[in-house]
Amino acid sequence: MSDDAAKPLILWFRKDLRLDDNHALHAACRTGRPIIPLYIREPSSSGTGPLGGAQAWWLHHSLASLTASIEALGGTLNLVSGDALDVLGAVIKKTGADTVMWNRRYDPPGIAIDTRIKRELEQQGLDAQSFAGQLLHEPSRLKTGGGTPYRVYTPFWRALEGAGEPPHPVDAPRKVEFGPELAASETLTSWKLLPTKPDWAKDFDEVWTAGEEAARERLADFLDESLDGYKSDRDFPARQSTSMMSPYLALGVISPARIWEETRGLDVPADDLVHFRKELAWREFSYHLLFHFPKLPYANWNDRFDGFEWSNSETHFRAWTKGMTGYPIVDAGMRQLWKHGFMHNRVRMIVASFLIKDLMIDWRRGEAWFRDTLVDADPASNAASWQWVAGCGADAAPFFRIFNPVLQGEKFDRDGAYVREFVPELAALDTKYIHKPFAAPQSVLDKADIRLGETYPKPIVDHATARDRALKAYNAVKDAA
DNA sequence: AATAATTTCGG
DNA sequence: CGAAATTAT
Repeated sequence: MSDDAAKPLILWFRKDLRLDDNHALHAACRTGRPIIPLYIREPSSSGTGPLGGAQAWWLHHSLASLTASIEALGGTLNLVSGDALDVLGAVIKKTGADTVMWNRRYDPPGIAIDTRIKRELEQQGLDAQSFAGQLLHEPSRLKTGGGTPYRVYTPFWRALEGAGEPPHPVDAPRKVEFGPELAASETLTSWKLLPTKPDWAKDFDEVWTAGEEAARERLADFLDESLDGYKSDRDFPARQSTSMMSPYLALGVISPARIWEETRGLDVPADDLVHFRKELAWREFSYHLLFHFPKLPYANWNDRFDGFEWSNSETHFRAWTKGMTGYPIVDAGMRQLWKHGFMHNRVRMIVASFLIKDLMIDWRRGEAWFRDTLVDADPASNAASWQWVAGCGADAAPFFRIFNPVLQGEKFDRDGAYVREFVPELAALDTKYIHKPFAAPQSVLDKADIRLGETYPKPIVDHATARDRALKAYNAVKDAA
């Protein structure tokens, strides 16, 4: 027996901050060799992009939770910042490790980094092993009959259904043999991931608890209380009826295969179950698109939109970000985002439609704002969804599908509970006018102590006028080659 | 995962 | 004549 058997291996954590259903960890344990858990803080210049402010907060707490889980098993999560290849090289040199294991990531810059690392390590005679698990299926696996990537969601969903059940998750190991802590390990606080404006994220923890245990509890509560009726209830932002899994999925604190597994065999209407699974499939579709069209985060998927004349009104953009547009459902959504690092899905569509169609501001500015302020910021879902609303994406809503913020409010926030929660200056307004204070008689406004233009803004654009303007601008590009 | 305008339906 | 269905954007 050679002493190779005792050589440690590096388990490189990335967007898989979990012990459950972690195929790299599972494989590492099976080798019987000491494991060195490592998280590398890669510089944004490496191409992985700047870490959004809200997600930095979430990453801090998720890493703290993973550290605690690993410590409970007798190990340490080593934290090292720097270029990933340099860090891995240094750790290998220091520890004598000859193997690196990780779970694959699917954002194009991440893929490029990993491909290079794998090649370099193998050239040095080292072993680099990557595993699946961030998605239900590898993005290259599902193909149309013609062998091309899917461009339309429904056939993609059918293919996903027809691809057989996703792999069963593997449980977290009960025992792990760890290698020694690295001398180079840094402290989490030294990374300064928490926002420097302490008042910004102060309310995030009203809604978000980091870590695997919290994710599993939240999932269990959702499946127990909200899956029955999910298909219709999910559209009402004042109801607690969506799964809230996206922040956990974004950093891999829970795996999609685990979520899928937990939905098996439940006694709920098939419609509700399928609809929830279809939301997981939208995430898969987004990654499928990003994988096959790496420019998704910044280039119009449909390049006919390259000639679209966007507005560059900074005043309008700022009013949108602050939730001061004068349309209550839009403002409530933008303020929920600022307060909790999250926004209900229905409202995301409404505010995105408002930015793109009513303000005619480039979807990329909205995408960037969401990337910075969403705890669940995800390169695939965020980019694909903005392009979807803009009408320039794959299987997108046609551009002329323009949300009316008043009607959307009245339809999905009938009693105004959502608006009243996040736009407190309108809380006392008569329900009849809660989504259109600008149409309320003076006496009604007086009664609610609202002075339009002072305590709450007048609409920054007239929706009907803005709608016509957007349709005209669209007509100018729609017949272009 | 839409809305507004227009036409048809039912009384 | 208002509601529901259809159609254009």
